[in-house]
Amino acid sequence: MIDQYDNERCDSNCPHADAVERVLHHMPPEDELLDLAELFKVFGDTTRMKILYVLFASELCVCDIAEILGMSQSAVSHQLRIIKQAKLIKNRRDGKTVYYSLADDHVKTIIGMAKEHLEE
Amino acid sequence: MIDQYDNERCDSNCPHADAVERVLHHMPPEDELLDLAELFKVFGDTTRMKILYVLFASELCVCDIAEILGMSQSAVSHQLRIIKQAKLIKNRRDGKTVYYSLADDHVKTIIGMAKEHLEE
DNA sequence: CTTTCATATGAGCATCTGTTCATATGTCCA
DNA sequence: TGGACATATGAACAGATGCTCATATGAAAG
Repeated sequence: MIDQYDNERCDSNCPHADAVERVLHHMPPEDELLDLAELFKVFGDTTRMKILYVLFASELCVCDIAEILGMSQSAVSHQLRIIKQAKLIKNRRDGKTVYYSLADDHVKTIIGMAKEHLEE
Repeated sequence: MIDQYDNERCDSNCPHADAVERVLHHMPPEDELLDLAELFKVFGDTTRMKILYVLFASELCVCDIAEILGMSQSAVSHQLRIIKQAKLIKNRRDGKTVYYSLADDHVKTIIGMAKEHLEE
């Protein structure tokens, strides 16, 4: 990238100009990185992590989740919307009740990998 | 949990008291969930995601990373500290220069899983 | 020892984020 | 149709977060 930070960088003969060149030409497109960070952001909140975890066990309605987490219905609903936008959960309506469940197995897999990292 | 939100919950004869009970007794300890969310938070920022990505390719020093990302040395250094605290990267010092690299393969695995999810 | 360079860090600030509160939407039942 | 209930949503506010700027630390060279 261009020289906005020249004054802060190591000398122009940066010892690793070759490495820099190589990496620069193998970076994935910007929006792929944005999407990745956006997805991880969903996992990066305790409330949302708890919600995903309780859905490991079974499909649940909003008020069930609120009761389990000891949180307001509103707070839970707001977070469910964020998780759903990331396509990590799906829902179905049965009368007045809306049931949420995990969208697929990726959630468990991703969390499982993270757990492995923590266990070391 | 206890009845701080009684007024907001569905009726006391919540239709899924059994499911609530079951889930409540199979929740992992609070701090495990906190740690998980904390770890994902590290992945949940574009700058940090970029840093991890450039380290996929090779070990790099701080000023290299700053140049690749077009960011200030300070900003990069602050983020490196956060990533290091999560034990996702390690560093070694060679004279004045500090080289950063991925700590292990979990980073790649976790990001790979997330990418799979996005590709659907 | 002093200078120079690479990196680290603390304070301050602007932005983002998660919760609450009030209220809207949607469904069932009388 | 009106009331009760489950859920969704917008506004507002408090706390968290990422950057910048200034400066500190640590290491090599003279």
